Amino acid sequence: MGARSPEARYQEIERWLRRRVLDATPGDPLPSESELAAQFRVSRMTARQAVQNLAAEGLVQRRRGAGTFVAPRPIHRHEGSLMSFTEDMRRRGMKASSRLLEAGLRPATTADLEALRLPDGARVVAISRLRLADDVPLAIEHAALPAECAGVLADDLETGSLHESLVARGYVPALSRAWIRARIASATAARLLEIPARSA
Amino acid sequence: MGARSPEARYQEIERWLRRRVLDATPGDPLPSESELAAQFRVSRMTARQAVQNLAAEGLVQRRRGAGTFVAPRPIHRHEGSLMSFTEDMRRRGMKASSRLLEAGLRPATTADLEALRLPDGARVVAISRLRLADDVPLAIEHAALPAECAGVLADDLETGSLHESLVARGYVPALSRAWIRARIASATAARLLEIPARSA
DNA sequence: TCAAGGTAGTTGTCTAGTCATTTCGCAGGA
DNA sequence: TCCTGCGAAATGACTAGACAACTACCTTGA
Repeated sequence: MGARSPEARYQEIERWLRRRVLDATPGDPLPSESELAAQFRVSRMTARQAVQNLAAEGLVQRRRGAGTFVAPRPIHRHEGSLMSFTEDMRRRGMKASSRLLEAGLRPATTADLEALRLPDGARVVAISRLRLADDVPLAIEHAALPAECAGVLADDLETGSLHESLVARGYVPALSRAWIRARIASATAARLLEIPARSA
Repeated sequence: MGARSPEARYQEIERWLRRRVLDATPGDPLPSESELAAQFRVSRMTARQAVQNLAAEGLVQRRRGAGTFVAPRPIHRHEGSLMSFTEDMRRRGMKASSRLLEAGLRPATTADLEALRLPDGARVVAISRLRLADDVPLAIEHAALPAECAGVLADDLETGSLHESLVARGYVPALSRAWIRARIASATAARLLEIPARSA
């Protein structure tokens, strides 16, 4: 069977495991591939793919002959650390994605000029992306970068990372040189509200 | 067949592909899974594993229906598709930090209203932070959230994560998804998803 | 000339197994 | 008590298929 549904079976298992990992403590055993296969009514190879993906991420540890276990110190490193939307969602067992809304050049606003220390009349690369968690729009990101960074437009911002694009193109100084200033305006939208608590 | 030899078949194919990638230029096509399977006399699933491993490393790019190609930047390999600013900086041995510039309420712009699907006249929580790498300003982030999220202002955004603050306050619960879906479904004009189409 | 449609090729997902290798608990004996 | 060997269970590797979804290309028709 192909990918007839928006989510593949192994991805479903993956998400289920992710949630389990979150509620577990490092070292805890996870269901074996066979158990997962039986539980989700799939073949072992399909269940295996889910576990392997998590292992590749470092969330779980696989020990041949023994089993699969929650990886030691799953995370937790905030010292002034800002987790990315994607990372955050992923750890919550949700599928994070982003959709490119707009990308192009526009004149810089006065705020842009000041923040980026650009000369009057400069233009900026404007990029807008919609962030989704489990295909539900959760946030909108607007980014404005100096026109010198226009090269990032050629990259695949649908699925890739803006930071990565910048770094790959050498716009982030390896040494403290400030010739790169990116102004990234990020409008994070969180759909809150306390609707009736309904169990997931 | 099990791993009777020190090297598995898929690892052999992986090495062969690695060499090819090194001698190729970004964008070059690589043999298809079927070709690899025939060449190495293995099943397609085995050849596939080799290619997938390289794709996970970022060495090659896979495009459904098209083929597998040498990744744009063989030098710079990532494992995660989306790296956070902090993570990216840390890999470069730089210290990532952020400084709170501004936080308060302001009227939502029309863009905010549309993106977040807020009623006219709504206000948003605006948060501006400066991101630094080794104390060198690299980016400015402006976040706009619905006014209901105002509680996050009380948190220490200087050192903490915005996402974490939101989550801690229950603003990004899985529970809200149903509500969001309903809201989207009712908005028939929510066709902004098709608008963007921009190719590399 | 240009657009629509078909088609071959490629990746994505999945099945239902097999065999190899490793780990670990447990029974049984010294 | 110790420890040795056996076997169950788990992961690792692999097969030989299948269908689905997508892309690039080419043909056909207006």
